[in-house]
Amino acid sequence: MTPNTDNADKYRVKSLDHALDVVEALAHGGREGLAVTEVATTVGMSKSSAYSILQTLLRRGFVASQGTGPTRRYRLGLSFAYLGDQVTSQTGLREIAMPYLEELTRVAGLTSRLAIFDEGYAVAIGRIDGPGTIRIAPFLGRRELPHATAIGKAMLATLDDEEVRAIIGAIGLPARGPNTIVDIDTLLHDLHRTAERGYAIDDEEDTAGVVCIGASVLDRTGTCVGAISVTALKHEMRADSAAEIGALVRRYAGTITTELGGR
Amino acid sequence: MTPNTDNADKYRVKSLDHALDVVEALAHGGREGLAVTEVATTVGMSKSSAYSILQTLLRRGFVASQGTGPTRRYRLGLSFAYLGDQVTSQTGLREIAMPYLEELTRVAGLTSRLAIFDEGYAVAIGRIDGPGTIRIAPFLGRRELPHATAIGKAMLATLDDEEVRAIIGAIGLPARGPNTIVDIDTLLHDLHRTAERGYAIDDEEDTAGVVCIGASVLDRTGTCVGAISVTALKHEMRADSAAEIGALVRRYAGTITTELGGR
DNA sequence: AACCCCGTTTGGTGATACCGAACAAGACCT
DNA sequence: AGGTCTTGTTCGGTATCACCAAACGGGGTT
Repeated sequence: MTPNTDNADKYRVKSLDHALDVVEALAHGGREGLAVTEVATTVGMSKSSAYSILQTLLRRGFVASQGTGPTRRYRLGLSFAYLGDQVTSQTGLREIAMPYLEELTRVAGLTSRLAIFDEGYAVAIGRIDGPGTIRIAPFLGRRELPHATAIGKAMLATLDDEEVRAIIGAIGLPARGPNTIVDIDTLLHDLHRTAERGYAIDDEEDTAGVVCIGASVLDRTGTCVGAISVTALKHEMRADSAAEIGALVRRYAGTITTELGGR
Repeated sequence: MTPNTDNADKYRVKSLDHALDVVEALAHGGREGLAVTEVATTVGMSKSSAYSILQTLLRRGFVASQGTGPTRRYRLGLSFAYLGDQVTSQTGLREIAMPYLEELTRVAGLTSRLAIFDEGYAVAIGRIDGPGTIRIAPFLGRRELPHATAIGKAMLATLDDEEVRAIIGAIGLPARGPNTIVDIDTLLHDLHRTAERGYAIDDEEDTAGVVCIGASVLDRTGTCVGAISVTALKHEMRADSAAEIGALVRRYAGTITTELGGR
């Protein structure tokens, strides 16, 4: 019996793949970390294998451990903080946009975010938390659905219909919140309105009770390189203030675009 | 001939170690990325090995590639942005401190940073860039010398002399800038003044032309959990304004400490 | 004091990570 | 345009090593 050598297994380094499983397990392990046995069971490998991987990562600073002996726990190390900072800086967009994002958060009084396009998905690479006590989805680097977020729709609105259809064809239109757009024609209509208006609105399309308003950022060639958005709780955002906030977000996106040499 | 099985090689997963070499090479590869051959030569392995590692990392989102064929280049992927955000959030300190750091940057008009202690070194986990056009050492997650930075000295000043001697014994007092303190007794004297004053001053001790002022943050048990600092160019900071800025930094550090239940 | 459960260590073996060499295809120069 | 060089990609063989199972030893709890 030839073991099913899937084509997907070509050029796959198995032990590295396992180590990445360990890393992702630790990422979800939270602040207090995971014990060796916990790591081994969650990723489905033997204790001793997990131990070797952890020791290797530990020596390189990719994981940190607290305690020793029977109470030892492992969590992700600060090397990831360094590498993550390198990645989000590498686009160059962040350095330019963040000061404006801070100003936007201060003026609007709302949490604002900066995202880029990554294979059809929206990925946040910067964020400024607002004064509100409630912190909403503060994740950087995680793929978010383009059709269900203001930041994603703002970017989609800069593309023509065919490109949008290609992206949605690959990703689909999965429902996320109460008002998620699940029909391609409705989405295209929404994107046309977004383009006219200059900003996108996510009205509980991703998360119940949360509304976002976003606008796209272009480079000197006129292509979209990212988008910014502000996030608010539904009851904080009345219908009339949506237009006000929208104009604000559109203006800051335009300023960043100008800095990049666009428009 | 038994190959020298160094004790350091115990519990070392060689292929994972090689993969980490690749990751670090890509981190220094900058925005434009590295080609397969470049990766192989910089880490000292064969082209095909590097290729397999890159493909494995690629499939998991840990590296991204642009182009294909003879012009293909690899750089770190957005998974690191996600994991780095997880790490810097995990301390819990950042969520509380960042809003105050933003306010400090706005009031002082200077870049400010938040750092924690990591095995004797100071490691920044948050940063707010000031309005100045010059961006100084914006790295997060990188180990910085405790005796040559305001943020490090602020944290050292909360320890007693014996603990400081232990840390410096392990790290040493390497010179970094024109005024780096290279003598343990001078350092201890500086730390005593820092403790009295409530803030630490780095006057071109790490980088020529750059001055920093920092203050420590304590938790409810009174132990130091981190520090904040502001950074300025030497010619921006006159002697009289140093005391003014120092009082400001000390006040914000105190506010964060209070939020944590300290003092 | 006996038990249990954890992290750590060890040894053996089957899988596999690594390398060298070959292939294909753009880029560059003449 | 043609030739050549370099690059990314593919392939096969072998010595290496990643993986597991089982044993060890020490805290904490009963």
